[in-house]
Amino acid sequence: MFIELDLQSETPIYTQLVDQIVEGIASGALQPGDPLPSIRSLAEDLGINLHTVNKAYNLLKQEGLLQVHRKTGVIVQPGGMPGVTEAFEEKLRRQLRSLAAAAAVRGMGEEVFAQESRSVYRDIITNRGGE
Amino acid sequence: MFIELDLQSETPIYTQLVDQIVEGIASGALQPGDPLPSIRSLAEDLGINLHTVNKAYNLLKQEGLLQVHRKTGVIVQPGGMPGVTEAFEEKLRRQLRSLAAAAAVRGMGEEVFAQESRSVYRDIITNRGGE
DNA sequence: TGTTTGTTATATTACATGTATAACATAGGA
DNA sequence: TCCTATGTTATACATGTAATATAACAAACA
Repeated sequence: MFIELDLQSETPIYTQLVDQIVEGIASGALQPGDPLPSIRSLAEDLGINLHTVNKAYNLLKQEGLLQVHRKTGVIVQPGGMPGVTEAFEEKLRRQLRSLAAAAAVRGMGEEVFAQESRSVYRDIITNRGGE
Repeated sequence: MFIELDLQSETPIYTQLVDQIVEGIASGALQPGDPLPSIRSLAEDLGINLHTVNKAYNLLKQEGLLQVHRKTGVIVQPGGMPGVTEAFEEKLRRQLRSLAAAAAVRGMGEEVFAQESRSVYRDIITNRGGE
């Protein structure tokens, strides 16, 4: 896992961490059972505070993507990922809604928007950076 | 325009305002040149502060979706919408990326994700609530 | 025993959000 | 002309979030 932070970004650091770990799992770069750096070591590597990493790990733990134990350290959820719940569907649609409206207003058509979504999805799965 | 706020939501009020006005324009409920309520009257109608409405209007003004003048009051941009700029494309892809990764991790496939995007887009255009 | 681990607590700084007033200049109507 | 409504700007305050800085604790391990 290569994590790159943009400290100038308006996106919170812990959110950037969450996003990149999720992408890592989605792409297969992180496999179920794979270990992640300890809270302290990752914080030190990235030059950020322990609590910021802890917050990101805990969010992912609550979502069922990570296991955080004293014994095992931090590992990618080995026993199968959460799945598409009703709550997740709702959240996904709510966020897509905002993006779709902004796109539509600027004249981006339905097909282009759907194709854009498909393209971004494929970029993640095929492990590419996206640029 | 019917604007409904959820004051309990974690989404900031001014963001909810921006989203719903953008959706209104995208759906055609708000046509170019259409007037919007004055800052003060909308704030009073919604039971929120003047500055919160002002912030939303100003964001939309900066994006080129609204015109805010002393003379005309607040109106939907009459002279054509902004269009899909490079900056907008980047921002769109960055946000789609986060959603696509979360969907992929939960086992939602590429086709389903693209179809979901298409469906949400269509809901907005056809003016439906989305439920 | 000493080190590393996750965990928890406290404090501080900076910023975002939302509200509360207040004032100003300008445009329009009575 | 006077009054009102408009957008605009300024200040202040309360609250919450983000991030950092220390510190301490219990559990696991070499």
